[in-house]
Amino acid sequence: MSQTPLPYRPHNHRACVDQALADAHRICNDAKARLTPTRERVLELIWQSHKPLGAYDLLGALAQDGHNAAPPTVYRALDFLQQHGLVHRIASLNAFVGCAHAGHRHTGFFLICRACRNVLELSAPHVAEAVDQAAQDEGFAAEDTTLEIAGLCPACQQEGGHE
Amino acid sequence: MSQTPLPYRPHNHRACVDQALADAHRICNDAKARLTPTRERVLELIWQSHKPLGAYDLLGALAQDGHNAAPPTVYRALDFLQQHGLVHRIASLNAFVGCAHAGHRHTGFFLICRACRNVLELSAPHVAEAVDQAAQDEGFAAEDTTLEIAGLCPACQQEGGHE
DNA sequence: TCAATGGATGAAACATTATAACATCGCATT
DNA sequence: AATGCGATGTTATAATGTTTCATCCATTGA
Repeated sequence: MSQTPLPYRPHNHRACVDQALADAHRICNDAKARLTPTRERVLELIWQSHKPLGAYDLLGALAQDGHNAAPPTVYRALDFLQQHGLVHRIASLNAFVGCAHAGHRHTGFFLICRACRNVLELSAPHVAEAVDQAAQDEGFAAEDTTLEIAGLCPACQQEGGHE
Repeated sequence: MSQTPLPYRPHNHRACVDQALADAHRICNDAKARLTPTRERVLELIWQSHKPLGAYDLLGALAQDGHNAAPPTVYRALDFLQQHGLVHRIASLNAFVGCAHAGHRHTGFFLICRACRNVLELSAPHVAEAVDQAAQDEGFAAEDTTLEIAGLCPACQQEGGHE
């Protein structure tokens, strides 16, 4: 059984993209939602790396495709992809990243390297539990959790040591 | 010993403001930092309620004071207040809220009611521990944690039940 | 086949949030 | 008074996100 590839470590990234696109097709098909060319292209662009992309980065990339899109085009595609759990928005960066666990019910939990900017998405159920419990203790009905940790990934910690 | 007032429940809010301003004076004094009139006024405005305020809300409020300030004025005051742990930025709202535990080392952890928009800041050390542990398990050096839970506060859950 | 429907996209304008760059002020120390 | 320096003023602009209305196009049902 293969391990989840770590963003900051060399891996066959083509496989990440292929997997993401295949998942997207399956998920949209199951949900009777339309993964149109624009939506698929935006998803593919997001998956070009494990670094979050801003909406205007995507807009620029579409422009390079020859697709002269306006902001709503990108935001609409992103809304769709988020609704179907294919991408996540990183609130602390105003940027978007591919969902590493598409199709699984989960609360996104992100480790964001401030040096290389790669993002690792964890599932960490016990963290989710601790958070939910803390909310419940206050009588609060949690609906949506934003959990983003900025810091240094293992690779960039070593880099830092050589400075 | 008095309890921490809950944002969504009636309380003598004047006391919250007074406490926040007194803490701010003490903290800035200890740090040899200058709590100038603009900075103090921004802090006071933020504490007018437990609802986060946007930078441009603050700008408008300053304008009503007769202070014709430009955006950098507000952002600079907010930067200062954040650096001294007197306010927090809520990334998911692009807005700012007074710090409920000024002077104590802590990781902000916010319960945000989507109905009344009040925000309760928790300390929840065991959550912070679970998060740090999860990061460490990945070899990640956590520096800054953003943890924001959107949902319904106890008061607004009851409201909702009557709909 | 054809019109109706409704989701998806195009396009223009605008709203909101945040920063850059440079000038000036005012106070504390000399 | 001269200097140094943090704080503020001012103008412009960048970056991010939304509203609105028109148009397209695939499917459906007559």
